[in-house]
Amino acid sequence: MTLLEGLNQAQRDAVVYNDGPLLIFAGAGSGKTRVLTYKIAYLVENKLFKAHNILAVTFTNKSAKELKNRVEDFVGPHGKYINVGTFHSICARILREDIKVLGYTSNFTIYDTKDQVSTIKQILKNEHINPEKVTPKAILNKISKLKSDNVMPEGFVARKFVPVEELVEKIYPIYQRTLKKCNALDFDDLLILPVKIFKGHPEILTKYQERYKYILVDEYQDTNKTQFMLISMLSRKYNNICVVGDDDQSIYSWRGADVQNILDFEQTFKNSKIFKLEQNYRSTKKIISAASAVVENNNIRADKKIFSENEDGENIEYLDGMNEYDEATKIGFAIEREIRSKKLNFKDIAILYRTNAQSRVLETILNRQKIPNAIVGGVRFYERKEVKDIVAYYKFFANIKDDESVRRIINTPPRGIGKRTIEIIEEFAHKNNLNLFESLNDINILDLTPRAKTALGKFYKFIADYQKLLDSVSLEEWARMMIDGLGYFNYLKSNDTEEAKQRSANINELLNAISDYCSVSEEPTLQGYLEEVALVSDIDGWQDQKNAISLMTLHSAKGLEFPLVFITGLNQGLLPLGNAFDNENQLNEERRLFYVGITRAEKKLYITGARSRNFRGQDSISAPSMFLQEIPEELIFNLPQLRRKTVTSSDYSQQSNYSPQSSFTPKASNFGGYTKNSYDSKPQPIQQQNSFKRREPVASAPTSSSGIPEIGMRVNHKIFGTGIITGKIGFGHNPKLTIRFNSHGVKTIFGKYVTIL
DNA sequence: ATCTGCCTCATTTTT
DNA sequence: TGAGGCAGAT
Repeated sequence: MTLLEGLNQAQRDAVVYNDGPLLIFAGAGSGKTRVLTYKIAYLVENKLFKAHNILAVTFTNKSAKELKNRVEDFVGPHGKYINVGTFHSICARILREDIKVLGYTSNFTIYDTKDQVSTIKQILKNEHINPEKVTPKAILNKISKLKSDNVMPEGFVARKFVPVEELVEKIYPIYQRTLKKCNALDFDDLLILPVKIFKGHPEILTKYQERYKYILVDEYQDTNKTQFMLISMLSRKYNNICVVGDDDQSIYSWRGADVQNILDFEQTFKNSKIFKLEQNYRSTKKIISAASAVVENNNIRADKKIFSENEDGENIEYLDGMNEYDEATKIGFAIEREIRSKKLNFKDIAILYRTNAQSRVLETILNRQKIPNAIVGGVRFYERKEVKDIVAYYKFFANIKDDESVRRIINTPPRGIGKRTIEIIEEFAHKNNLNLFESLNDINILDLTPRAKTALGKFYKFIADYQKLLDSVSLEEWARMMIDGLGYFNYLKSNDTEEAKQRSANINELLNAISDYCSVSEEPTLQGYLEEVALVSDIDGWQDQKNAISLMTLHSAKGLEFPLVFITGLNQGLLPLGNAFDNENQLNEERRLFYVGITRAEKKLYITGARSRNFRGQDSISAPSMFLQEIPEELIFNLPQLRRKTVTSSDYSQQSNYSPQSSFTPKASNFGGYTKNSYDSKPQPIQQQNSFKRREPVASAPTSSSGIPEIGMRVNHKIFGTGIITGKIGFGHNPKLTIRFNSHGVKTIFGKYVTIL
């Protein structure tokens, strides 16, 4: 049968097996997407299932689209009837159809993280709670964690004397009620509410079980408990479920993903079968050996091993930067060398990093070296202030109960509705359990200034007018007319800066996006557009046709491949991040992240680090990443060496440990373990004045010698922090100063010891 | 009501 | 470093 040609034995077995639940362990680069595609095609071609009865859950919208296209290539146009999407988008679809049984309406709004934080803050205000130690963000994280474990407010009991939990116990129910009052759902609700519906309404569950008779789940290692419940409920009737994943690539436990889902698959789904795809077709032997050696340092793993029959390939190469600018510069040079010698295109190259913040330096240096580059993600388009403003209007028009959007738009652009006025409305609404916009009907009974009332009346009328207009013109036209009606462009132009121009351009780009949506969608609605906006991922917008180097986080890189890959920031505290080395689970996840990075590379891998990094405005010594030691010595050039034996906490963190040593043992397992202590202390601030020119010609870093201190100036002292000069004796650069420090009182200090701010 | 500047504080990854 | 919050000026 032609369909099975071009598959190896293991892949073929996995495609053909259809007698109950199956788990496919698909190692990195083992042809996973291929198997998924063939499997769906096989089911449809052999008339085992109708296309519209197949549900495939992918991790990103981008991979959903790809999968759909590939299936269509195989089985023809009716392939487009398979249901493909991310967990979140599929759940949104289910909820639009059936959420009314929970008392929401189908035009619900999806709240993003900022909306959530702002909701929490408002609740704290309303409840007169002023947490000292706990941030709204921390409360939110805990709530989100509970939701991904399918714990509803009534099911949570705080541990005594755990401040966050005690607060969450109080706030979680209110938060949930508040969202419902606003007819709003957060990301976790999208997953948890369908489960709630299925539990309470068997007839609805049956409907979906009949609709989705065969279920496939990609990236199964990154599912959380709620997602697990969802698919196990849906598949319970027909028991046709196929999950694909790789526990070694589980990198989302911080948002509730539970590797146990994949490790326990056999126990959970009775009579299931497991297949393993272990041959890697993507990378050279050396890259695969290095990746395996690294990940084998993790203790809890499913039993499997990937191998490559490709060429040996080149050694991995380490680039050693003095600081992050030097690191980036060396990457730039390496790129030029590689492109010259191997006839690569820019788009064959990716630079990966742990945190988005690292992209700035890389971008700066690459631009300076005239190497075309494109950052994936980062400050997202839809998170820019001006875009959020306009989208908030759109969201509000789609759902006037959306109080968060009202808070954002009510005085943007400024229309004379001030803080006090909003407070009064807020209190009134809270007392009477009304939505904010709803309470504007009662402005006359509120104790407001006439000016405020007029302003509110105008706002109300604006909304009513454009609400009406929405029914009579196309979405595309309306979107622009609404912005014009607001005078938003004029508001931006009121300060004629480069920034304002950029913001205007962003609004135009937003309008373009809406036009695109309208032309692609069969039945364009404001709601439909907003849903798309809410659920886009960073990688979805990635243009692989553009000939530029891709810069992205290790997380975003999952599922992609490039001939040449740079993994940057191989330093303790960055990769592994923070204090992850304190905690075995976290450390394992950081290691998997590194593993994911390594296995993106087809032909050649560079890993890079820096001896010093700027962290929050301070230059700090940066120790080499412990992961470097886990790559076998014979596979890597220019490995920075740690001094072995009796490394104490202090000499580890305060000195550079790159002194070459020949008696180096490559395996971390031989290392006697990286004890907590050897990596313990945070990087210490150091003085870095002469070594490497950090910034471009502009000016050398301002030090005390660059200006003469005067009374009234703000200064910084290494120990006492910031303060203001209140007295001065002497002249020139080094007078005797009296300084009032913010937190250390008044001191007398010589000028050379402080920096003018 | 609005704007400006100063102060404080900080985990990161994303749907 | 840079975002967000707040006090004080306009």
